[in-house]
Amino acid sequence: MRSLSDPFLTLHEEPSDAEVASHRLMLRAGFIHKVAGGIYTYLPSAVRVLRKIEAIVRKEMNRAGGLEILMPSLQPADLWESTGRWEKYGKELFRLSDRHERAFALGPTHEEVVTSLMAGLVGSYRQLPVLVYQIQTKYRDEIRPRFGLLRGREFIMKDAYSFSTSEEDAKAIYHKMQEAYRAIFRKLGLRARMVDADSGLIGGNLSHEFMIMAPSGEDTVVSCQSCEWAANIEKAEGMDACPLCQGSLSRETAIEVGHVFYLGQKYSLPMNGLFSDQDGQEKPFVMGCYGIGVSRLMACAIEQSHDDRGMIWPVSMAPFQISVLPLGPAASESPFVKDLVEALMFRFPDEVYIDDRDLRAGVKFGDADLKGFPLQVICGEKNLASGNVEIKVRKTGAREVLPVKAVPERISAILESLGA
RNA sequence: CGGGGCGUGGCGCAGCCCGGUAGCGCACCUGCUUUGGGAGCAGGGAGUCGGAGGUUCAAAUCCUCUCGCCCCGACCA
Repeated sequence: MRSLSDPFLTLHEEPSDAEVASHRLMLRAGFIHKVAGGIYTYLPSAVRVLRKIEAIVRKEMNRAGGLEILMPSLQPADLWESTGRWEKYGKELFRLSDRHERAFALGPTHEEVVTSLMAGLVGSYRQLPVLVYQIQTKYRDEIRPRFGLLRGREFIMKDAYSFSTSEEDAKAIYHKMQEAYRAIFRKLGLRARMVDADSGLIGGNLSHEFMIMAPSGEDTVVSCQSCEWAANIEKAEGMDACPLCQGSLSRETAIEVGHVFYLGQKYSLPMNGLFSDQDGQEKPFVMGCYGIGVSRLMACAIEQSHDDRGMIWPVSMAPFQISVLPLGPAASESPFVKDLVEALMFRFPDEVYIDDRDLRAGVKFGDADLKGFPLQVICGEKNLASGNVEIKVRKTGAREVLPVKAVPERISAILESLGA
């Protein structure tokens, strides 16, 4: 991608209403644009990050046996009435009506829709278990949207739902999802922690949250100093020692990015989600549901990885892995640079960003650091005169000068060492 | 929903108390000079002062209503 066709400018001044790093940096770097409170347009760089996160999530869901579907955001009220949540969900549910005054909700989650789907499609134990998932925009009329993408009223979520014939089978899937989540966060290059959690409005009696430790987090994790046990503060309320080993407890703020629930028959029972078992008996599905906040994850990555110059993307979700900075008018026209760019685009397809704007070096450096792509290939006129360019690693600040021809191979090695 | 604050060119703000022809920085456009860490000079374009009503010879400024946004408390990926 050439920056000449990139109309999304970076800002030199701090946005006045951004409280946390991810929000501030995304505004400054031209990742998002606010449309209304808690509602944003994702600009090209942000979309690229989202697509990368989604690709990793998809891969792990598919590996775990998940089948991707896509359910509607617009959901009829009677589905919600069938589980009592039309009343219980409260003001957080966006409600609207069609031209015939029929009531609808904008989906904040999809237990009702998916249970009704499976109730209609599945009749026999032979069809089970099933795991379906989707990646989709969700709507919640948050009491107080804030912190940019960390708490929006419209956000992107991966939600998965499992249907099993027994509690044992359902819990096996639940544990498989826990493992899939660990793999997802590891591949994204994020440090996440799994903690015991409350089930809240979704229901069920077994639930774990995946937390990204961050000072800007709105959640608090209580963890044992001596063993691995940790829980959401709501779950740990009243405890003064670790329930496993009696060790002492400490608290840290965190951001919730994933949540797995064992639902049991909470939805299948009221919604008649039944299958026939081996004996010909009709039984309700035993369910689980599993969410990951995709757009929130993008913000978390920044919360967890930035410095005073800007974002520092993990290779796995960087909008581009490589930015090329030709400095000065002669560099942009240099045959060395043209050949280099061609070679890089061949070797790293769709991962090369070229800042060929007619701007001073300092501006390009500043923007490159702000946007935080992992590697910068700096093409200055003096180095070019001797057939060299410089590679800078955003994360460490390490720089090296090397011959143009050696660049692709070297970049490959550095990306590898950065965990690509 | 309660408490606090703010709406003035794209962004950040001043002006409001004490009414009198809308200003600054950044960004943008043109030209010349510059060119490895956010350049200099000169010129230029751009604002229904959130909206409606009122007071007044005159309203960004005073009054009333309204909408939006942000921050602090009760929910969640």
